[in-house]
Amino acid sequence: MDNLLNYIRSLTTFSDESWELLQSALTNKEFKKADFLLQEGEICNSLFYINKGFGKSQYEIDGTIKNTGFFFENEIATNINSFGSGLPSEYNIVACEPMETIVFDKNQLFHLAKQSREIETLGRNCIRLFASKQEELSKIHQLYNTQERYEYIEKTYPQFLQRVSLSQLASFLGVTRETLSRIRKKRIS
Amino acid sequence: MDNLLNYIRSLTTFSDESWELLQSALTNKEFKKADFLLQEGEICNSLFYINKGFGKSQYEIDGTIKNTGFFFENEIATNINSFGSGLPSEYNIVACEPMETIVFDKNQLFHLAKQSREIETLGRNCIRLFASKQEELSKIHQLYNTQERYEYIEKTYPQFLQRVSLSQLASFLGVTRETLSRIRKKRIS
DNA sequence: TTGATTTTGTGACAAATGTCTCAGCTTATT
DNA sequence: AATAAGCTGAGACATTTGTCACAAAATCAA
Repeated sequence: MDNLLNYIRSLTTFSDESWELLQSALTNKEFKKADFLLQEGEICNSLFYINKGFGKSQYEIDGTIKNTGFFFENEIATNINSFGSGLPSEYNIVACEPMETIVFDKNQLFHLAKQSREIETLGRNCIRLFASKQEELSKIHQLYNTQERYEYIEKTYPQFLQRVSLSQLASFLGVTRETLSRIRKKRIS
Repeated sequence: MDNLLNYIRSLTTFSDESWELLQSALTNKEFKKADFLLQEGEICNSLFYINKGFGKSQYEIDGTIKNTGFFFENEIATNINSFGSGLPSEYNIVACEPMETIVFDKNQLFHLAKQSREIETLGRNCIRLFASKQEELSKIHQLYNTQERYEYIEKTYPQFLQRVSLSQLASFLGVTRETLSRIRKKRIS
């Protein structure tokens, strides 16, 4: 749990009392590789703080899977749209490795937010982090070509290259695996 | 101001008292075409509710301008990253037409949020809307090719095609204006 | 209106990417 | 170890997109 408390305190001031209070909204949950944290069609009622392992969000369109995001240790995975609006999720969140997570229950969290301003502020900051991340993602697509996108990821999120397979990364970058393979080849020589 | 109140109440429950309280954070501001609502390097301390006209966000890289978003009537324009983090903006927000806006002052807003839970909730919902919009933007780049992106915009945001020029739209879609021109030609025949 | 500026459409060609295919290499499972 | 399954690298070819050039159309300012 210490990781989570550090994470929270990197976002906002958070008293020991708030931390105590927050416990009632938290449960530990483990996932095996390829397990679903969230399935398409479900309503997202959780935030998943990741203690170990990593996962990805993926759309399934006409049988083919497209990865739209990866979530690593010390980050929160969720479908912010579904979580906020109560509408069904359009995509899956899947464990790429065995994962250990701490689950925030939405109803409990909203209940606590009414009692504790620090918890409400925490929620707002989590959402803002998500908004920033999404903005960054759309930015790299609008501003950069494929090679520049790859270099941006290489520089900004080196763990992507270490932990994510070529095929998965290609899907994330919005190109075929062959194209990504060519880019790598070009950069070696 | 009625437009704004309706907008707010479409997001969250908002009492007349909260509305009264909110007034102290609001000012009217007009922009001429090509005026900056926010300039690169500035810290964003405002939310701009748009009563009339529309604007765009644009990065300037090596002298060329790339549009990353458009903001129309009854929406809020801001740099959510800079607004939330206090870091300088990496891009401009520019008026594409003469604009009439209602400006939320950040400091006043934060001050009021401490007094009124409804105002704090409003802020959280605004951020969530932004996160959703950004998620949608990155989604259409990762899932769709150029023609599909164009068709998605055509279907989902028809006012884009009516009000935004081809060159601006091409930049937004992440292709050259020639490519967008070809797609339009293909679709007519 | 006139003239200047910007925007758009188009063609030719080059470059990038997608599609299809196959072979070699890991990894997982038994 | 043996097998199966998935992942990667590579080539050939088709398609898409970018780049450059120029003309037509639309917009703007005097």
